[in-house]
Amino acid sequence: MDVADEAASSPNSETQYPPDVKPGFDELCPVCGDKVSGYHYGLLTCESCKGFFKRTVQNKKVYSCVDSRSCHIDKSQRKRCPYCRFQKCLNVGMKLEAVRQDRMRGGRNKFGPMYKRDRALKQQAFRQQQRIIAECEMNLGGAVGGPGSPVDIKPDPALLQASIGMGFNPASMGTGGLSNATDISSMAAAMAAAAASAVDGNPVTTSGSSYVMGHSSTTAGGGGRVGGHGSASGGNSSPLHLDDGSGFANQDITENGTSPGSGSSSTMDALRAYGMPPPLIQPSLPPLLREIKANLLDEDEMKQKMVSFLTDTLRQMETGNSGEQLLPIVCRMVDQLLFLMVEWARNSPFFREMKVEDQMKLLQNSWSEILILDFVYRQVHEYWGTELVLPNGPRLNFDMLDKLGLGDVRARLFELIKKSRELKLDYHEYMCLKFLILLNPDISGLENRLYVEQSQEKVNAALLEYCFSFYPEMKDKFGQILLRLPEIRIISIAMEEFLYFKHLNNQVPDQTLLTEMLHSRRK
DNA sequence: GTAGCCTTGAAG
DNA sequence: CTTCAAGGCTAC
Repeated sequence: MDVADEAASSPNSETQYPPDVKPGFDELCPVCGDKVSGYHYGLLTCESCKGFFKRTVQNKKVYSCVDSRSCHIDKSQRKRCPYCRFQKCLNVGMKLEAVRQDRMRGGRNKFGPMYKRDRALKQQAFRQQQRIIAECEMNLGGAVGGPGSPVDIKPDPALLQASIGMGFNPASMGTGGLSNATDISSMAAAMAAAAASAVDGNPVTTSGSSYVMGHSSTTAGGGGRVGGHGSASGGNSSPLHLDDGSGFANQDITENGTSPGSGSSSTMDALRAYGMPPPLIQPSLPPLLREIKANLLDEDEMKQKMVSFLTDTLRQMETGNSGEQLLPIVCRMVDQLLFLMVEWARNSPFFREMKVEDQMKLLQNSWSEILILDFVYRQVHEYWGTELVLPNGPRLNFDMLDKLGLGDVRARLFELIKKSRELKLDYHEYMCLKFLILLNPDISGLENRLYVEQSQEKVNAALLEYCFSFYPEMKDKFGQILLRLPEIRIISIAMEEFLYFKHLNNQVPDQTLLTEMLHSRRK
């Protein structure tokens, strides 16, 4: 009896931690968002998904989906579609091998050490968080700092700080920023538009410097409805908006008093990468960094804008639910992402110092890899949830790769995402990877190859320093991160080939930045 | 079929 | 010994 009692309560028993801080157990189930009860079949999940996964594998269940195999899975709807639920279980990394064929009870399996490592990392992040809070409190003389409190506790390499702001720029998607794909003329126009907005001395103006020569369509606002996530940060594009671009609100974590989206330092991002809630105290950033970061588009906003854009596009295309329209929609979305990428690059350190010819070469060489990396990073952190749900339109999610006939790429992508998730790829590392991909000195015909090379080396050094100082316990993290690059390359090449083939068959909307990019490499 | 609680047993 | 992730049981 007493043994049973203890066993039953042990998953939440506190032996080393104060109440409610056992690392990991305040996380949400990656499948349905319910409360996590422990490590099950490879990762932290809730009790019900554990049971569901076990039943499915043990009984060799074969489900089918009555919809389009992309049902949204959350706590209230997880029972509706076992097919999609099981797919999600696999997608987030639950391991079939962990279900025992002999049904033997008790004991430990080969994943034990993995769980232990994961727990150790979470503990480390937790301690780091405590240190930060203590430090903040000291610097503030005990007062709790609100946004903009003058505390600088960042040990980041200087270069890394400069590159923190290099996410997406709201100007590019602010009111009127989302142009119709059909209006797009060329990459040069995009570059020129981005350059013009930078020359203003106000590269992040919210007045909507359009990429489009001539005119821009003016409404990007309404219409977008995101399934499941009602967070609706509602177009907060004020220049004074100092919220960080975390997308943390996506996770709907509001328990234990943690304010979603609070905090804005790189350390905060590192903590978040571990699933740790950010500290309540918000350290302020150096002025330059704050200026850049204040104008970033966060992932939640990005998602909403993208949904708005796609909704408008769908309306214009007058399509219904038909799956045949998937490719053009995806292409238009990719096109928009490319414009954002140009804008991002154009305002970035190193890149913005280069001549336009070199800039174009670098982008033409790296666009597809950067798209893949962006996608992987979003999937790792589920910034867009697991899918974009469009009213009356197809659901855009991981499974769409299957529908498009990209099964092999899907498998590779899934592996890459899994690996990146295991690596706990965080925001700064992701940013560094973007630059390492962009600043490729090996492209032929670069006018200032040396500068590109030196820039890339600086990013490389910053990444190395970051990994060492932030993840001392993961000795090979730097190397492991770099090892993802060849795989990104392979996937991007396959994707480009696929799109080019579709383009030759007139299945890709013409006269777009995407088609220009597709052609550029073959010139 | 689901999901919360219970029992088991190797690893540490 | 304790831990905790497996499988089992059972009310719903």
